[in-house]
Order: sequence, then structure tokens, then C-alpha cells
Amino acid sequence: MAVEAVFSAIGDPTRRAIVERLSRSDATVNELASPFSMTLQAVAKHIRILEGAGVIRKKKIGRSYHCALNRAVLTEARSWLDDLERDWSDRLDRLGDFLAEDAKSDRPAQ
Amino acid sequence: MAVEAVFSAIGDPTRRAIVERLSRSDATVNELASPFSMTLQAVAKHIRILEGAGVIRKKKIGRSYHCALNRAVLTEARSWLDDLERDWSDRLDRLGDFLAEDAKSDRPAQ
DNA sequence: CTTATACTAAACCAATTGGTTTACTAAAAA
DNA sequence: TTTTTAGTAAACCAATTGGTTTAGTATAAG
Repeated sequence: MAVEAVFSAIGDPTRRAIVERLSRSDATVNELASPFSMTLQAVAKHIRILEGAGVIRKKKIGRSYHCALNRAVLTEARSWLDDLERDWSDRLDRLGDFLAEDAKSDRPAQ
Repeated sequence: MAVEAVFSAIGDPTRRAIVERLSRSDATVNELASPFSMTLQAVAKHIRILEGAGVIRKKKIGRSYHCALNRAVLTEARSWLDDLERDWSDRLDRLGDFLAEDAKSDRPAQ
């Protein structure tokens, strides 16, 4: 599916917190919202974005909505990073890193 | 360190394209900008965001700026996803998935 | 020296985002 | 039945974002 949507979904700190929370246990929308100072509606919006990206699934049980992570999509995101690192490593094995000497300084170039 | 900034940085499609491009070879700001229809300045802004997040490094050589991926930070992002998946899997091993197809009336864990 | 190149810096603008409030519905509790 | 709970839906708003243009700086080429 869309790795596109996944990264942009977990790019938001609130949504990453929700995802982390769900990695520990499934939870209802209310349970997910309670740690935040924002309104339930705001959190519900974030949840819908995560749902739209396929990061989580939601299911109505009684009058509450239970949420759970969708492993497949998260695995896809990880694969994107895996592939990236592999391509990068392969290339370095062949060519060497012309920026290697600067690797220690984190400062942006000027 | 700031997985925060990393995910929000690669949450943008233009910036992900830049990162993918850099996984194949290092490149100058001009080289990175050329495939895009937007202005050089717009791409330069994206590059600065990636740099600020620690995803890439930039170095002035002559009058051009050369960019390269910063493996460490990308690895961190991958670790976040790894940890997430590990926590999630561990929990499922212990509890089972209440959203699994036949939908038992399992209460969500706290 | 003069001009072109490869950028950076900053002002500016429209569209998107993240939040609010207000209003609604379905299910459980009293 | 009436009320409360657990949400959804939508209008609305301020701040951020992603783009532009204009202007400036350092280096290389003519």
C-alpha cells in the first residue's frame, strides 16, 4: 500500500505517541485520547488519519471503538528504510564516502 | 536522537524522493533539484529540513554544496519501527489479537 | 575585471494541517 | 423512558508548510 501515507502519518508527534501506545496494548478512542490535553475530537482526527494510512484498524464493539496496530503496514515502512540503507551500503562498499571525514561533525555545512 | 524530526522530514514525498536519490549516489543541491519541476530554492528548503533533521549532511566544495545521507539517523528511525514491531509482537504472543477475525468480546487491556 | 554559476536568505502567499466548537447518533445505564 | 457515554461529522480558525519571487554572496570562468 502507500508507504507515502504511512510516513506522513507517523511524522506527527501526537500520532507517533498513539502508535507507541498501541504497541503496548490495544485501546479505545477514549483511552487513546485521555493522556493528551487536546480534545477527544482532535485525537479522533489523528486516529482517522492513522486509519486512512492503514497504520491502525478500528472496530466498533458496543458503543466504543477499539483500535489496534496493523503490523503489515508498519513492516512496509521499515522495509523502505531497510532498502534505503542497503542501497546506500552497497554503494559505499563500491565507491567510498567522500564526506567520510566530516562524518563526526553534525553541524550543517555553511 | 530526534526521531521526531526524522519521521516528519521523510513524511514529505519530495524529501523522500531526495533521500532515495541520495541512496543511489551523493549529489549537489543542483543535481538534487533538477528532476523536480519546482524552483531550486524550494528544493534547497527541503534539503535544509533534511539537514536539520540529521538525515543528510552537506559540504561546500568550491561553489557547490555536496549532499550525502547520514546513515546513523536513518538507522535510528528504523530502530523505532523495529522496537514498535517487537513490542507489538511480544504482546500478541502473550495475549492474542482481540481484533482477529472472529472478534471475541475480549476487553482491551489497560 | 566582469560575468556566470551555485547556491543562501528573506519576504511573501495560498493551501494544508492541527486544533477548536457545536451538533448529531448509537448504545448502555439509571 | 430518560440520561449518560462514546464516539462521529462538520464548520471554522490560526499556525504551519510548501511553494514562489527577489535579492545577495562566494567561487569559477572568460
